[in-house]
Amino acid sequence: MPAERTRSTGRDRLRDSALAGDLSFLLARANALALAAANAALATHGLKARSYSVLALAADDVRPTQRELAEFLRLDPSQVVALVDGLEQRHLVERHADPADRRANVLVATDAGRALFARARDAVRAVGIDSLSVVPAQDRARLARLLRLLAFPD
Amino acid sequence: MPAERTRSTGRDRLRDSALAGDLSFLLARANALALAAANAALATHGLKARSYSVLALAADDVRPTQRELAEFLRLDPSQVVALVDGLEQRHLVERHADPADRRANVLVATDAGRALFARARDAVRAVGIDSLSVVPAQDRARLARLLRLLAFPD
DNA sequence: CTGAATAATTGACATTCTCAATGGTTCGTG
DNA sequence: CACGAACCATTGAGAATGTCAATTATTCAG
Repeated sequence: MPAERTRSTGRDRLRDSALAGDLSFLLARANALALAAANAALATHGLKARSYSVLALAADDVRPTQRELAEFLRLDPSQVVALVDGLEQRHLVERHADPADRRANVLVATDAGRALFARARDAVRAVGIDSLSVVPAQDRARLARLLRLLAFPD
Repeated sequence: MPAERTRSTGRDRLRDSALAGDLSFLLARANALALAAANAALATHGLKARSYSVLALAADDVRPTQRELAEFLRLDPSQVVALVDGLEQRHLVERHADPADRRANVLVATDAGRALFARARDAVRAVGIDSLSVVPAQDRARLARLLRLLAFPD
């Protein structure tokens, strides 16, 4: 085996490329890794990152309308319909008529939904802490703050 | 119109939710915005973020194999086949037999590929600078460094 | 030399994305 | 109040992506 040679493995060549310095690329790759880890942790609870996010907002008493969910999660409204359908059929959330606007549905978690969310959240936290271990503790708050600027530019 | 009332619009309620503080969520949303902006900028060049990334690595003389591309871009190898097929049919890249391993294809950009990449890169840079304008200039290098830790944890 | 592992490819299938159209509701304006 | 424009949720269709198993050619370890 080559022991101490040119130090230019294919992996290093890729990581030293111009693309690897691109913020959008780093964002995409970091997201892909985080998403895979989250989905793996959520699988045992019958959830994915998407359904987990919806359940989280419902369980947090945010009372979002489907339209708000679509904008917040960057989904097409029709995808939110399917997502809520799935959660509602499992009796984890309910569509409540919005008293202020009868066109809109407000999403509310059931007791079962809150219970499942609590368990799922613990699982997600475990892998989240694990992934975050690579970034120094003192930088984590700053990273979150900077990411928030990109996630909510307005 | 409500002028100065409860200050609790649906948007604010969502942004103040626990989910909005989650790093994975911020990553997902920031990535969704960056991806949409990049795709919009690339559309006029007949590229998307995926094909742009492949072209970028080929044009940068990284000479990646398809297997390396799959790992780097977090794609299934079969998706890389389709991606490279598309670029090769447009004569932007070529599959070269890897002299060191005849199972592998090394990806090389054609002159046309390099020319198109140069134009596409200018377009994505323009929107990249625009998106980055929300994060203070002195924080940008730090953000990239922290994101790199998440994107390449090993 | 032989068998296990790997790179690329194909094909099948599931999931997700993107759009256009629809019914019911709200809102601004006359 | 009546009108039409805008908006919310929903459905459905078709494209794009993701996932996985099987195949061929090649490399590698023993």
